[in-house]
Amino acid sequence: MSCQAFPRDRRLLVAGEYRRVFDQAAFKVHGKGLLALACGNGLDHPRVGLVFSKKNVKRAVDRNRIKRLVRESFRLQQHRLPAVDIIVLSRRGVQEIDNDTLHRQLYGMWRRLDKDVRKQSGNTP
RNA sequence: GGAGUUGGCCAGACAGUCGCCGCCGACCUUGGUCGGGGGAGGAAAGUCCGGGCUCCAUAGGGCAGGGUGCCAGGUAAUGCCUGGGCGGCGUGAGCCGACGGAAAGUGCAGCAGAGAGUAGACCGCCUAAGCAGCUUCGCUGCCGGCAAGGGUGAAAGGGUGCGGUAAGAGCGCACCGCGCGCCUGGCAACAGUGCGUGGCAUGGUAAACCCCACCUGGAGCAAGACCAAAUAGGAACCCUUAGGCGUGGCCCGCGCUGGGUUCGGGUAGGUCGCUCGAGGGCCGUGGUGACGCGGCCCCUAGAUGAAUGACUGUUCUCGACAGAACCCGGCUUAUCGGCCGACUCCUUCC
RNA sequence: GCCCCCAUAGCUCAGCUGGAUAGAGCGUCCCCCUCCUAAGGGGAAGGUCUCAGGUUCGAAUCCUGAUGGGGGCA
Repeated sequence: MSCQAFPRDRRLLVAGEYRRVFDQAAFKVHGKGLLALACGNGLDHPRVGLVFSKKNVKRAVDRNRIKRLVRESFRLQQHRLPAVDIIVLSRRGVQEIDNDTLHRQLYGMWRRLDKDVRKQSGNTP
């Protein structure tokens, strides 16, 4: 089941890659407590990076929990995502949301992101 | 049976599927595939102490600064732990204690109060010798003596009793308390129906300055070492050899050798450090104990956008606080519950 | 990961070193002035001094611990 694996080439690894997505963010998807930025990467698969500051999410247990949820959701849904680099950011108050709600949020965010990317590539052939 | 004190341990379990990060073996040899095995805590937390390690000198001398503060022991070391002393709390098992010095010096104490540290006299108590007045056996005031009682205050300069006295007072005596010296016990802190002596002195505050004893160089893995890309080894001005730099406060010492400012130009990361250690378990042994010694066995996270998760099923007591980032020893704080040991008090029965 | 700093009225800050009254400005409320408002004048209310212990006769202040903010170090 290689389509559900999560190896290193599906992640953003160095600061330069993060900076590129922040500077050229073509797509923005908002969710409750979360925010995703994305731009095309020219590869044949999506990649994901996480930014959860200590300022927004106080306790280390909550930071780890949310990062695991995001990775797990990305791992299971990556086969229906376009080839883009995604950064998931946290907003204040994410630690109050329970796991089921976050899962549904992420599922909806991936679908909206996919739809936006399809629309843009259809407009500019 | 109830109430409590104290020491230690655990932190849901099992199975399957999909994933993540190291390790070992095999195969293809960049990197992957397969198999095996491992993968958060008692606090990983706060960063409050103590060390190891690394660099600055091999961390050296003095001053300043900081810390600790009954005694002895344990330890790599400590502000920790163990045992003991003293004081306090509790019927008790036990618990708590920044617990050296106020007789080296300086300072502080509002208001109240007569007086707040070389004590003092408001109300009082006493006296009628002297002086004065009057309503003249006397009374009152001045002078004089006193500090028992009242009152103020957080605190008023040993306590109780007897003697003593005009009234009183350690003024004297007895007992208690206190200081000093000796003796005895104890390594010591300290203790004593011990002996002698003093005579009521030496109020409080040191988490006020301070004194005494002991400890203490600074920084921290973003330490530090190596590899590698790029570049300029530039220009101007100023200061200077009794100088400047070497991180942190000063002086000495030691090491290095010009230094500072402005202009211009520029960055990309990787490897090691990185987990075998003051390590753990069991047994024996010394010690009241913390702990030490000896033997055998075990290897038990090492990431670098940062790993332990998700789903399903069964089951129970229905799961708290909470996530490693160089590593250890403590302290403190958070925490649903459960298990085991020792001990105390009350009640009842035999 | 490491190292610092702060918390006092609704807001911004004094007071803390060196212990004994909790204060200033802006804001709020009331009154005066004005035809009305602004400005001006007078007055008032408003404080667990972040919390919990301790030292002291007495703590915003000193000590210890906790909580919540802010900043710095590649």
